[in-house]
Amino acid sequence: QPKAPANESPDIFLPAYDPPPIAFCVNTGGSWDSALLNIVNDANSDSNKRRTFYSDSQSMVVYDPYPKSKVHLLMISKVDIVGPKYITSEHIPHLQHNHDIAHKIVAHLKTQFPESEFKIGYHSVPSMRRLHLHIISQDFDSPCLKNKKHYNSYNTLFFIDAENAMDELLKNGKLNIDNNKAEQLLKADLKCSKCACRQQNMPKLKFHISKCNE
DNA sequence: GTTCTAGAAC
DNA sequence: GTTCTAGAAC
Repeated sequence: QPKAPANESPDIFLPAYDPPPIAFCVNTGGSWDSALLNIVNDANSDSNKRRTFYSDSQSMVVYDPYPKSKVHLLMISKVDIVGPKYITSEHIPHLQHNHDIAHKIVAHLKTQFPESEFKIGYHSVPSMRRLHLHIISQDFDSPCLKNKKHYNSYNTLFFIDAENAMDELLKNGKLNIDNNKAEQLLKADLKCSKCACRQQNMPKLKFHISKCNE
């Protein structure tokens, strides 16, 4: 009977992707930028249990309450890290754990969504406190995807792929984040993620993507 | 992060 | 006149 290599983590149980109604996802109390903190600090409330996709001692994965694609999960660190700017080399094992779990989740999602491609990564300047990793399909077919900032935050270098984050962290001991550069990236011209053609505005982009994805 | 809406862009 | 963006929110 073959044994798994020692460095390979065991299989984990993952449910079908089945997001709860929006009402379950609305946060109460605190300011909006603390919404993710509220989730990890009250992980066992009924509404938070319902929106949890996966949980372990280091992190929890929840359905994004305003998904920007058909499939969109957030992996929230239980470790007290405000965001990418605050990651240090001390956090490398934690991030490796998260990235490993995220890849397993993507492999699992691909069985339910065989047509979908997925990305795993961080927003370089996130709006909400507490480090969170996006696991998102690449269709951008969602009524919650409304403006240029939404789209560009996943389709420019504002989005830091997990692998790239880890490479930079191993090399430099931190992520180099330029707030001004990040702000400019969000204002960049709209380009289709599939064919790279330019689109004049969001309605036109969304229409184009719906055709380009077929 | 979202909602709302004034006024820019068409 | 209508569509669309972008800034305030106490």
